[in-house]
Amino acid sequence: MLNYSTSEENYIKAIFHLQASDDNVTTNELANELKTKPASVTDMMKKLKVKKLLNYQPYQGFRLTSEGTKVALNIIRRHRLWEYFLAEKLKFTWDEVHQVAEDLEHVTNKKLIDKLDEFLGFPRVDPHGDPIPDANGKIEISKKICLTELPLNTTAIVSSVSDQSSEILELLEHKKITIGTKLEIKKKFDFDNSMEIKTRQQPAFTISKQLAENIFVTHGS
Amino acid sequence: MLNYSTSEENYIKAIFHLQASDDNVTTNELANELKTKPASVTDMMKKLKVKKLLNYQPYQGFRLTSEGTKVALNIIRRHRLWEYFLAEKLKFTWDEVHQVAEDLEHVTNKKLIDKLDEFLGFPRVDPHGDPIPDANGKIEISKKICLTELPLNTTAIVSSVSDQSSEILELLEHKKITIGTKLEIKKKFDFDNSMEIKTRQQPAFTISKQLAENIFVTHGS
DNA sequence: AAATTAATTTAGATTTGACTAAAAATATTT
DNA sequence: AAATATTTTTAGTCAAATCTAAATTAATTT
Repeated sequence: MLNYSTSEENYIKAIFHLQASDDNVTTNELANELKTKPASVTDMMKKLKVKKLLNYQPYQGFRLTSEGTKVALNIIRRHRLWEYFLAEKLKFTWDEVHQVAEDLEHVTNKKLIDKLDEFLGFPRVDPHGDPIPDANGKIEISKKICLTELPLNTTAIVSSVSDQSSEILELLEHKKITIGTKLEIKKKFDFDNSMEIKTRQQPAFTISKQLAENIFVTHGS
Repeated sequence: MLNYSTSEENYIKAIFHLQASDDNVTTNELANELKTKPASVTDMMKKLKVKKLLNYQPYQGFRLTSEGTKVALNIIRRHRLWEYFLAEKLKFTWDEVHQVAEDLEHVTNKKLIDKLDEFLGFPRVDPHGDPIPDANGKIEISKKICLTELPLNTTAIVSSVSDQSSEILELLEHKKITIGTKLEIKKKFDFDNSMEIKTRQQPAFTISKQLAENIFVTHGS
């Protein structure tokens, strides 16, 4: 994997995100996303095409090649690992981590990132609940994550409950947790593995390890 | 504190280090240090003078102003905190940390660095034994550090022994540790706070908490 | 399908940081 | 102190990444 400039990386990352919801990314769209001008985008698209990261014909929009996608996933891996580090270790709140990670992600040192990954315990989602690509660029697409695996200060949406007994449903109803409820992990207590969570509906409250183990979530919107 | 480009920061840092051993830093010296050309140095010196970071008269060499020194200490703080993080948390060896920290140091976010400092427990020396400036730019100039405060994979030079009893001297002689001995912390055992150290003279060996508490070091050359 | 509007690209300029080659200032010899 | 050598600065280029304004292509109206 070659090295790319910070500017190139920002373009690649933006295209990756845009092409997820859009079959062909356009010049204006990308200029708007990066708060730059369409002429600057065209210049960079020519450069990335020469480097074979981009399928691009003038006036036809663009998509990343498979090589471009690999590069993008690597940038996203760095970004999300730093976000996890900032939230879990440095106690940043989930709304602060993105901005700081925007800078840290451009330090391209494979050993650094792989050792960071190991230090963090190979986390699978970042503090926004988005999945973190592994060292090979593999990403779990919107996989269900157990609440116990969710890092601190992370938001997520409840997608399923493994135990369907009336006992657990009674408890969930009382806590006002249903499928689709957006929640955030506020605290984790090592003593009994209970955790404090916050939903939109009510003030923060504690749930037990047993309950957390049965709640599965996907990343928030 | 304003923000400076990566290039400006590298010049500032290099001047800071050179002017420690040299009353006036010269163009050639700096070009050599940064592996660049004298003409490039002159260009940058003009820029840094305009920004009031540098005392510079053509042909007369240069020194940082007090503002320039403040900026330099801030860069060094970032560099050494990252070095400590890399060695202590990510288990890089002390000879690997410098190169990686060269990139990380240019992420200029005060909150990030202050929270990192806190996370690391406000370390006072980096893995090379060099002192880390605090959030106000204060630096302990080559202060004596107790061996127990020295981070993992750090080299340092024994500068004093607090207990002067014949018992401790017997032990030190047996371990071949004297004032001036260069040593490196290889492992720390939480169980009894013993540690494994390495000197040039012999293979790694273990010393007790009691002994470590009585050995003081300064940073290695 | 011609005219109008919108999107994209091209052409040319700007800034930052680096370079080479030549000129100027300072140091060192003899 | 004059001549020579060294260091430093100036002048002019260059590449990356941005911009504005003009030209071109594509899309939409009537």
